[in-house]
Amino acid sequence: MPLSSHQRLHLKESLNRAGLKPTRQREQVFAVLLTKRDHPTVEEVWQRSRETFQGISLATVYNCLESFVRSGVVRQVNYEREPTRYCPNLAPHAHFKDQETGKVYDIELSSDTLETLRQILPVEFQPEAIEISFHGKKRKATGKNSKPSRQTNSPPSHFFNS
Amino acid sequence: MPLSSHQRLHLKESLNRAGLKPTRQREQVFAVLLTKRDHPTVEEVWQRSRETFQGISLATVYNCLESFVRSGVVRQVNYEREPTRYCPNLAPHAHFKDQETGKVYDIELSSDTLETLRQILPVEFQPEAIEISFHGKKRKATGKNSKPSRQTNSPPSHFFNS
DNA sequence: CTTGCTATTTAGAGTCATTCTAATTCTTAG
DNA sequence: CTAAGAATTAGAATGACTCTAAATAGCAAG
Repeated sequence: MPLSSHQRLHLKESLNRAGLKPTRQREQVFAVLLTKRDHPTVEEVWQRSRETFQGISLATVYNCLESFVRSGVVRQVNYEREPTRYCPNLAPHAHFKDQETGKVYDIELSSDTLETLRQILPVEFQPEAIEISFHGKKRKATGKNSKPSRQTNSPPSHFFNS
Repeated sequence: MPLSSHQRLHLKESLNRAGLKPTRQREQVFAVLLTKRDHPTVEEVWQRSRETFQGISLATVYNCLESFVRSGVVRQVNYEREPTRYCPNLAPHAHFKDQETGKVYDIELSSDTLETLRQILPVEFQPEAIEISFHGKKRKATGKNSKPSRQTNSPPSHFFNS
């Protein structure tokens, strides 16, 4: 899916703010990220980009993604030492990785939760970023009760041991 | 510093529970982790281990650390794709990385905070582990006011953009 | 204590995500 | 349009692990 003119402008301005130029490759790679927001790895972005940009190189995909991170239009997501994933969702959010499928989901974070977390730091620590990653199992959504009928069982004993 | 007999026993039991055996190498590497709890990398653990265990191999240090993680006596800590660090603090805690020195600090996590975080997940997500990492600047502790005279300035605008 | 069976250790080769290099090709200010 | 700095590219290089296969050590049974 090609970029809308609004998206193209947004990308151009963000890049310019960082002293970078919009190019065909950057627009294509950005379009790939916006089209399917499933936290793709660099290889995956490369495969997808080549479908409509014959001949784009892997090095360029690395470069594009890095320039997006520098421009602030994209976030990196790391799980352990697996290949880095990229995500165009800039709203504060945590990640949940399903250990069965390997899929990564965005979890909304309220500013309240953020503030709670900020409070646990002793005063001498001045945070500039925070990363919150869960991993575990994801059940199929039951469809009906999407209303959070929160269950109250306690966390498994190994909840925090990794 | 060699292991106390209590520590040696604890290690042995944890290893046995995972079907692993205590060895000279494992005791040495474990002692290194307990002696200086500064989240060393594998290379650092190797250097320190060689001071008292002449000839221990890097592969063995990798193996030992992995067996500790499997036994549940040690946690891995990852920042981006930097070398993995190891930490013998098993109490639930977050990490803070000082971007100026590269040092990693443990941040206490109350079970309240943990529960708050657990609550942000929709019901279909069943967490087994969570990781919370801050990074930013650490000021020198002022020494006097260690009582948390919490400052109330708002987070920097880029608080969550990485 | 000795034996025998695994588990562990080891050096070195292999893997793989990422970064670097140097040559070519774009972008764009003027 | 044109030059100067950016960006792209293929391929080499890096570095943190991970594997392999041979030697060694732990330990339960006798």
